[in-house]
Amino acid sequence: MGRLLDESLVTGLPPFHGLARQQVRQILDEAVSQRFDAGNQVFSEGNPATLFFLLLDGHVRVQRTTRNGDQVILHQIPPGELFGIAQAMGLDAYPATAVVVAESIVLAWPMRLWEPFVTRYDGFARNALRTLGARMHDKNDRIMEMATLAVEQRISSTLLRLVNQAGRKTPQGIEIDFPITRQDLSEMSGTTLHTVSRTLSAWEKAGIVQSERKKITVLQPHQLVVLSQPQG
DNA sequence: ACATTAATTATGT
DNA sequence: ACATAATTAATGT
Repeated sequence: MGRLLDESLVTGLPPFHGLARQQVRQILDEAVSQRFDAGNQVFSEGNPATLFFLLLDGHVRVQRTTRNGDQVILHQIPPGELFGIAQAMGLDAYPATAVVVAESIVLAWPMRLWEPFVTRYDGFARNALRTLGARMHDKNDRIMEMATLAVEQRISSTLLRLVNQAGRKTPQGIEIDFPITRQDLSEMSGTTLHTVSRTLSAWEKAGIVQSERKKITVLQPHQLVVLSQPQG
């Protein structure tokens, strides 16, 4: 929980595009930075939304629990994005739980500052709207996929999204740079861990991916693109 | 075409 | 050793 945040940490990030240095300074002065280890929660479903957040580094996933106890992963937050912005959606409690999947650095602001920020800094408001819009678009895509695509296509689409959001190049291919289980993948693609396991095994034999426990490397992204296409 | 159940094996603290 | 992950086959809708 440190202070003294440098503006350079943040000026390149979407929520701060087009803001004057002075404004960035003012916003940062209100922020508290926090470090989370993997497995910890930033906030949890139903709790009063007292803070909103910006992910500086790491990976956070937003998930919700169904009444039978199943988890559904709603969203993966890449570095540089705002999250937990309940106020922007007219909520006073967090609608979901944010779990840190890889060690993360997070900036936090009191939620009471949301309105002032949005009214004072038009750039901030525009950028916040943009992220919400992009998120909605992504959701629409996923609903379409769930409704129309077969499982193998959904899994490949999900994996491709992860590659784009959290891919790290290695000598062999592109690795998802946070720990991810078959269970996680199944929760993101609306299927079971067994199907994911079988599918990944098949892809591994075909040389498309390579995986160890909690680790997936995509060797041939193009093949995944083909598989994500209907009748591929 | 996919889920569920269950049994088996591997892997990490 | 113990818990968590992953594989695999069999059975069910």
